[in-house]
Amino acid sequence: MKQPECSTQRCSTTVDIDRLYQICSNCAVKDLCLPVGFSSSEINYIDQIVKERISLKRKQAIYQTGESFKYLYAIQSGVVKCCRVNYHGDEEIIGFFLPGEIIGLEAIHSGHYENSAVCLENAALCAIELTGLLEVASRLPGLQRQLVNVMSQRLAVRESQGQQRTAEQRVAAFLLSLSYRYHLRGSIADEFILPMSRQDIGQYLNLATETVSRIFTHFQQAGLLHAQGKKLKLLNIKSLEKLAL
Amino acid sequence: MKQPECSTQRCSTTVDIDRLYQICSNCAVKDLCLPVGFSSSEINYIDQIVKERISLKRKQAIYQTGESFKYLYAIQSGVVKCCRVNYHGDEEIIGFFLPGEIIGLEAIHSGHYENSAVCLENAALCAIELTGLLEVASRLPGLQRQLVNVMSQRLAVRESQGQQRTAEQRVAAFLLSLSYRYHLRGSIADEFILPMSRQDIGQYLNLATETVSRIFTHFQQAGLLHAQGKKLKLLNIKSLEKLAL
DNA sequence: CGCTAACTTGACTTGCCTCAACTAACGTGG
DNA sequence: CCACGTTAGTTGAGGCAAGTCAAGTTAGCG
Repeated sequence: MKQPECSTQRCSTTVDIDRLYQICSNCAVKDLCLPVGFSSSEINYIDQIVKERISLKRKQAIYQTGESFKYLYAIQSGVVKCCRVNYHGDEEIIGFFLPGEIIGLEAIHSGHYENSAVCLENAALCAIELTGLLEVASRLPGLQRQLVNVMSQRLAVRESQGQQRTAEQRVAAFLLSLSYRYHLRGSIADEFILPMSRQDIGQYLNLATETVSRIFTHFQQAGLLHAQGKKLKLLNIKSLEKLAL
Repeated sequence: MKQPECSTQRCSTTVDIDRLYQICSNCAVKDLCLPVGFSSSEINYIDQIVKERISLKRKQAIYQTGESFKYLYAIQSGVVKCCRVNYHGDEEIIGFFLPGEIIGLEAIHSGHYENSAVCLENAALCAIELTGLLEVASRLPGLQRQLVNVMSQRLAVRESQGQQRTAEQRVAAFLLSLSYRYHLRGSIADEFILPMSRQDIGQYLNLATETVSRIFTHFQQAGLLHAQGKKLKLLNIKSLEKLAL
């Protein structure tokens, strides 16, 4: 099961500051992120916890395993994969994160990032300083509550994922989860581009790449989806949901 | 894989209020729970977020899947298992929780407990009202931070557990985790009573009961541990650690 | 346009599950 | 406190889902 280490490049530059330095109130995913349900004056207040907004290219790293914790990152656009290389030299994928989601939460308690975060597409990110966030949160009950909600939901998702069943169930659940999350972000739920490779999916779901591939073909033969490379169309979500249970 | 539903009894009575109504500052696990590193006056303040302290017997339920979220519970003594019955009627075990740990965190965002919590031993619990906790937290930065730390750590543990490898690795890691957590609570690290059944362990680790049993015998033959029923003695923690990697 | 990386497909192997039988431990009532 | 019934744990035999190895195909990038 030896895999090559994540091929990542350290981010070095901040690009296109002018265009990127948009405030939270203009952000496409503000209702999925921290500033959910606030008045515009409150949002401007929340806006101040964003230390900087950065732009990264595909394959660039946001942070690396073991690095000391500096910021939480809210994803404005693009897809991020969080991964680590384990004792045996295999890459383990912790998760894939979409716009509006926050990464780095697991580093808060230890002060070190427990995994690396890499952009799967060109991405825009908001660097959030924890101390500032907590300070503002203690003044804005709604923000404190939203932070706790975000962490609670992430925990709930993880806990429900614990019980992995067959390979088909895992792949079906994975595709549906992606579909649902794209849908929440205003994209079409049943037709999208997979931002990650089959190998990534396998490493995330604890399956061999070949198994993922076989299950794609199998689902396609069963008329559940149409996959060509990374282009994916879900043809029968109801059946996929039954399969995922 | 059909299993009987959790055999639980709903808790009805609050027993021995007088003896149990001890304040946080006297609690054996205050340094593992929320009131970590506070002055005694601050602890008394924190104490007020505990709505009530309850005592439950073995097999009694604290809350059930789907019930609306009322309290977080901090475990004062005893071991609690969190579980749910899935679509197929099988019991899934989400986790086992020791004194000083907090359960119900995953229910915050949805307002409903996502699993049931059952005492594996007679237990004492502190019911914490979330609104009160958040209010006090917004005044005491240290408490706010500790809440976030607890959730962050739980998330980190879950995320690192995602990558399950062989059955032996999972069982070894499980035993070491228990051992370490008992150690943190002042118990002997290498000799303890397993509070849960082989079936529970299997359901938690996604293994058949028989597999768990076989691995116990195998570890015993290899001189790594001595197990007699629920009595367990770890004889070679170093080797177990290597096995768990 | 060519080279490399990603993906697919097939054949074989294996770790864990299932089924089944047996033994030990527990707890409850006589 | 012992007898008995019930539940928990152990051990063995056989099967299957998913992994591994290998070869071939497609897609994507420079």
